[in-house]
Amino acid sequence: MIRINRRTDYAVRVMLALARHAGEGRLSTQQIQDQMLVPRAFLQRIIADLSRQKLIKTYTGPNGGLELTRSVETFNLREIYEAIEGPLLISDCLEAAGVCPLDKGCPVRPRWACLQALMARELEAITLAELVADADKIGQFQTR
Amino acid sequence: MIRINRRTDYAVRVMLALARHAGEGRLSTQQIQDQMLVPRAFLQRIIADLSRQKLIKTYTGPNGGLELTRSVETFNLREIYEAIEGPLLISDCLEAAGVCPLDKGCPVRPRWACLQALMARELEAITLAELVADADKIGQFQTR
DNA sequence: TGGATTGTTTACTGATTTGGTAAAGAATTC
DNA sequence: GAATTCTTTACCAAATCAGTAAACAATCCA
Repeated sequence: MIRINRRTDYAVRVMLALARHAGEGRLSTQQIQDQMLVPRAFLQRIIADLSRQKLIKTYTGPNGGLELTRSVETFNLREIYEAIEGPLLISDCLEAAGVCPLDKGCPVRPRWACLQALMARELEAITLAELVADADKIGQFQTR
Repeated sequence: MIRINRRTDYAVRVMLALARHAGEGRLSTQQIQDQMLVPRAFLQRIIADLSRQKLIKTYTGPNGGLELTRSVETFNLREIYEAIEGPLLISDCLEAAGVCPLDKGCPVRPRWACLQALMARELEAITLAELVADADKIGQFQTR
């Protein structure tokens, strides 16, 4: 099935919350949980993934919390997607030569490859900065 | 995960086999199985789906078999995808209003909607006729 | 009519993914 | 050393995926 899973969706919300708070210090998991309506234990693991992939920097202890590792404009949806779900790969046939029994002779494979490239480009084109701008327009996700 | 599943991939192969045989009578499940390297019992169910969605017409009995219901140019990848996996829906948030707790206020949802529309357009743009042309070029899937 | 041939339907299985919970552990601050 | 915050691991139920098996129904032909 071609479906973006909920973990990725939540990850985008986390990044968005941090982006809207950029320059104003750290945000804790607790604060994000309240803002973004994501179950705590689940959220913790998503945050750990984002941290492991170096999209965010985390600090333990009182006054700990999270912050983005780079400026808001430099993040895009593809990066967030891949931090959670791994490399974008819309068909097993594209993984490596020899996986598909039809392999090189398959007329369908180049089409999947093309579609995948298109999606990758499209996801890359959507930056976190744009999402912040949209969110500001809508007026949701207000932190104060 | 954003991944086209194997059933859809097989369905495309079935349609391709039928397309290449168009105008030359029916093709049996057995023949397609041999050509396309798909396990029999699995293939039968995929064919039943294609039949149920009226992409192919089937006939029982000796000299039975399958054929396309329309001309080759009128089929596209989206149609085949949806016959097997149901309507294209890349995020649960797009399914219906109210599914997402953030709902209307979500800045991410319009982006998913846009991405989904793009994919739909792209899948529609690839016709079975084009795949046949590609297959002819490559020289694979020869039936004689 | 009855057997051979071909598609249809349904039930089942094991492996993997998904969405989520829980808790022990480690780092940091005060 | 206690409180706070992130990290890691183990676990769970439900859904999906890939595939198997077999009973069943329709059709053709002798």
